[in-house]
Amino acid sequence: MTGRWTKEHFGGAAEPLAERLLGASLVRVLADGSRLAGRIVETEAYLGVMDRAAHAFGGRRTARNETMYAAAGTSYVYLIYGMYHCFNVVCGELDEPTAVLIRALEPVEGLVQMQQARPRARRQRDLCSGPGKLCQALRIDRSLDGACLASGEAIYVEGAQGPPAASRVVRCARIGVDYAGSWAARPLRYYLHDSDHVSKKLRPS
DNA sequence: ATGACGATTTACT
DNA sequence: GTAAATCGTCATA
Repeated sequence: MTGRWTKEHFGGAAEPLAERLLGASLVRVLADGSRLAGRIVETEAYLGVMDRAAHAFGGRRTARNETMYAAAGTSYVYLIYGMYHCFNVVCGELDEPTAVLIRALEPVEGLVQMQQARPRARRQRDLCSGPGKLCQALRIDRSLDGACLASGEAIYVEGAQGPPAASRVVRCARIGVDYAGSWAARPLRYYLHDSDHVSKKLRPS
């Protein structure tokens, strides 16, 4: 399936969306018309006001996280650690601040430009294997916060629309949310087991 | 007005 | 494994 995702595809809860996004392509079209794209291989669900790891925990609504309260299919981009950006897909109902963080891509189109945007990357697998990395590679920054993925031209999702086979999906705890108490352990991270482009593999125990 | 803090990445021991 | 880089945002005053 190669069609572009529309508004309906982004609706619903964060967890099924996080799983459904695996295998689909994130497409970024630059001002000069060039197309950068990657297959989504890793995501995380953020469940809103109840989720201690989420920016909207407890109903917090600020200038930074305002777009989390927007309609499903809106892009939520924020700056983290003063130097990287993270890209999320807003889902759920209007005023319900749930979202899916895109954590890793397998580069598919525009690899040369991705490499130029990430000169430190030594290999292909270093290009988009993390939320900050993929934003650098696809030139995603706060100017794309609030963009509509369903109808905008700058960034959108296309391709696979059903979830991958369950046997190919690993579900585990999210990364970098140790401050979130019991929510840190909840299995809200998803990745494709056979991908070489995820940010971190689950360590075998 | 000020201080503490990240949904991270990189380089280095 | 540990540490540094770097700054907009937000809670406190």
